[in-house]
Amino acid sequence: MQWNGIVANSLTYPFLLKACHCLKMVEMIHTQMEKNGFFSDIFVPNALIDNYSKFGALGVKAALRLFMVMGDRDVVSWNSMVGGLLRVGELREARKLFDEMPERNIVSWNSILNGYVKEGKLEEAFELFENMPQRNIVSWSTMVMGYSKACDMDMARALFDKMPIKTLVPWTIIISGYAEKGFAKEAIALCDQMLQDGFELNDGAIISILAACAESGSLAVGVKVHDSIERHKVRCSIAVCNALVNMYAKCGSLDRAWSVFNGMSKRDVVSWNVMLHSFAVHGHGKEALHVFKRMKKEGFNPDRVTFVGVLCACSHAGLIDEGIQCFYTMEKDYGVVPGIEHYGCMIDLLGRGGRLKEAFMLVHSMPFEPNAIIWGTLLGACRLHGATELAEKVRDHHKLDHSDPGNYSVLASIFAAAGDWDGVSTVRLRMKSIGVQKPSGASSIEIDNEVHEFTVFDRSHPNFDSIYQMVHRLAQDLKRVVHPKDATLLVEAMF
DNA sequence: TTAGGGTTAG
Repeated sequence: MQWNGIVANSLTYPFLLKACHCLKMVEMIHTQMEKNGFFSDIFVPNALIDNYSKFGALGVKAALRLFMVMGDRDVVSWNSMVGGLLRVGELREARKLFDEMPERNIVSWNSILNGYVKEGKLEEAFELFENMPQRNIVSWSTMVMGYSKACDMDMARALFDKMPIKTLVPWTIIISGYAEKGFAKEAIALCDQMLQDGFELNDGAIISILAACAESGSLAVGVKVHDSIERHKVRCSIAVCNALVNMYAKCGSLDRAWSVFNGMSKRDVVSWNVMLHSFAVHGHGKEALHVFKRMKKEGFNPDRVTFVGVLCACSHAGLIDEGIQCFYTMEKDYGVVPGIEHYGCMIDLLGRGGRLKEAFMLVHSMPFEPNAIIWGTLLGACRLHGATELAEKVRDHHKLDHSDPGNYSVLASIFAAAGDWDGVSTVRLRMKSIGVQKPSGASSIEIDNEVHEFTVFDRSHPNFDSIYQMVHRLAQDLKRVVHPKDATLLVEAMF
């Protein structure tokens, strides 16, 4: 392999491999390496295993083939192979290989530990963690992460507090964990403590915490992080600004999102996509389309995500014809081939607009197998327009995801809205008989840095009585100001 | 070779 007269050697190959962006390139370099006999250095095949594994199941298969024929293997070869299997979710195969390893180092243990944690198998992970011959900061962080993702913040915190040494990463994990679950007070207190201990937020930490805030709507934590950035007069990277815009928009503060966006000296396509989508989901279709125009004017090429935003904007603003026009010209004008996500937007657009037959036809004519999201979108549109017959057609379709309880409850609500109580009980019985349970939907609101969550039949809130008195009063007021039929629907939706 | 990271259709 030669480039500008410079011949690659065993030292340059790992770098070349790292730069590969597809399986074919790795294969090409592999062939060259074999021709040139560079396999005498063990780090060459090790780098190959590692880089093959980046490319999905096929890549891992290729890595495994190479691993099997390798004469010499060191602990890194084994670790890379175990890591590759874990990357494609082959936990059992990875464990088998781990058990066969002639020697293991801390990386081997941490990799397999992470494998269990990623699969949510925390009991097995904890057992492994307790029996490890040695633990380091990565092992501890992995466990904190595992419990945090499993919403067991007490266990996550107990382990975090026990950690012999802490770095910025575990601090970020625990703060993000609290923020993601809406425990703003804990997240803020830990943020303060971390800064007091002399840790400074870096890009990674900021983005993680802001993403968690966006997830739960923890505006207070997001503002805290933003303040801390401004106090330290750190110049925000584009990624951090994008995360800020996203956080503010997801927390309902569109004006602050807009102000951060406008204050950015440099933007990338993600910045535009975030802003566009934020306007779209808040129902500001016209503003979203204006952002789209501006991004083109400033020389940015719209990508597939951009068009999800544009179509979503048209859908939420009732701009049906604009949406259709955009959908049918996006490939010709911008070279973006409509993917299933764009068809999803179109079905939503047509469905919300009451053009259910067209939506249905599109589902049948699109070049993709409809997935649960597509059917769900169609069902939602049927509910909106009380189209029971069409909804039944959707339900009978074999591709409807019967393991997704959400689809059943949408179907039940369609029947309920149409006054078909037999239909409702049939669906409910079916759910019971096949054992699907609908996870209860929750609403949350942040007051004084605390997120309060409410679910159906949940009476655990300390101010339950006064809250529901207020809800009843609102229901009465609604009945006075809107059409009785709409009021009944709204009040039903409230309970 | 191991732990955290921005946008994506209901």
